[in-house]
Amino acid sequence: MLDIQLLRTNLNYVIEKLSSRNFSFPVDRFNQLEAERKKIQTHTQELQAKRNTISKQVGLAKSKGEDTTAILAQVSNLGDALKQSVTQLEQIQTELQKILFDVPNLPHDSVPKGDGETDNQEIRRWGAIPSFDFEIRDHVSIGEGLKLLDFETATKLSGARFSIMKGNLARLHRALAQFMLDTHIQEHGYIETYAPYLVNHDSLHGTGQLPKFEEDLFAVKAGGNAVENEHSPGLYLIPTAEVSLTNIVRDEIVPLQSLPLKFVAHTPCFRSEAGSYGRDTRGLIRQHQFDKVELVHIVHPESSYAAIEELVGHAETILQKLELPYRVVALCTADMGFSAAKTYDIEVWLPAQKTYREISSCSNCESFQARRMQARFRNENGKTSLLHTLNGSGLAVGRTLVAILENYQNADGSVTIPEMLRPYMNGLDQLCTAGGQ
RNA sequence: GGAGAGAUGGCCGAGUGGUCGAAGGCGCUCCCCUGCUAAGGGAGUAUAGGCGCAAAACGCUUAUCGAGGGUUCGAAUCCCUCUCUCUCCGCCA
Repeated sequence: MLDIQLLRTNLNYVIEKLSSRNFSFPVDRFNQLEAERKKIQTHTQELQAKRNTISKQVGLAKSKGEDTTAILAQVSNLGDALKQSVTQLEQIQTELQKILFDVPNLPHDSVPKGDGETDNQEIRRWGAIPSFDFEIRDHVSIGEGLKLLDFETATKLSGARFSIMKGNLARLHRALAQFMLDTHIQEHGYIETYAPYLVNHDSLHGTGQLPKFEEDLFAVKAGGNAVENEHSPGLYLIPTAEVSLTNIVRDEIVPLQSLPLKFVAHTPCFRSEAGSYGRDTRGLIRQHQFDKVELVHIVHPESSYAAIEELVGHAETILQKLELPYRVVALCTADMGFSAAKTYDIEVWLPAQKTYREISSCSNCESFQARRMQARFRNENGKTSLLHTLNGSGLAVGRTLVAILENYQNADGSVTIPEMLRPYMNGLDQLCTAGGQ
């Protein structure tokens, strides 16, 4: 959420910034509502002030044992007028909030301007693209060939966009997550975190998934009944652990000395993938359920741009240790996610697609999420002030597995296991059919 | 699932219809005293808005005592609904 003060005092700046991400701010509607709000809020507060003074007089008179009918006569019709005014004000403020909640974050000045994916700016490349003297197979062909990857059965259980991994492939998948977690905990100073996979409406609102992107989520029922009813808000499966980890500081005032907070968690993620019909239908790239190791930083506003560089570095470390070629891309203004002020994507080389594919996305949300969450810290002067939040994948486990299968494939259909993962695989150095079980 | 008790400011805790945004304490900030240490004295210290001012300082004002609704001229206090926490019992990985 943007600062309402910024909209009031510097609307043109906001409009221009937003247009760079192809978002057109409803200026006229906003101005109209603001004008009404101003008028009605003032009116309401005048009525409230009047009521308060008179009520005090009543109390005073009664304590002296005086007659109060004369005073009470003054407020006889005030109640209705006030109620009406309050209702009106609430309607306007609800509408203003609706507008405000749907407005994405403003891009940072360092973000490349552009209209779409093609305008993203490559920052650096790492690793040599492997060459193969045999016909390259994609991860589906490799995994199914090894009889370790099974989409058909998963479809029977759950439908499209699910998968079953077995044997050493399932183990490799687990090894990857462990390896990532260990690296971030031991080498990068993160707090290992186990957090809920089901979260409430407020949490999703805090990080910006709601109200705008509900169709991307899975909501759950309890005992055959929808959890959500008029009194109890519903639960949703997390689309990313960013939601659980970032909301740890929702409605909190974090002591200055405990900043920065750095959380890491390995969780499943659930996405409905509405609107992506026909995209990446084959394989593990785009699933309704996938595992991710997520990194979250909660920082002092002054250090958030240093933090995003650090965060990207942490994610890159994983790829370097696994010796997977990748590139880092700065997303352009139009390609960034809703809550981000600046985003770097890390894209890993996939030989079968002959292209780099997103494997991590690291964003600085500045105070955008913190303002929604009321996540604050007590600053040097003892005043509360909004935190900055960042999140990034470190990394998407399923896609990392895809990258390993494809980049480490051998002519005989086997797959070499990267050195760093062998300790997690009981020393195993290859996935092959014979040893697959 | 059954029975009961709770939810108040950064923290603890008082407050059952009227100068209560809230006693007292802790913590914190500033000042004074004390030649260290310990202790003592004084003042200040919630948050989010609105309006005014070119702006800051500031002034006026509104809302907020778990959440939402209701009663009332007036609600932390009374009524209803919900959420959460704690204790006991049952069930359970």
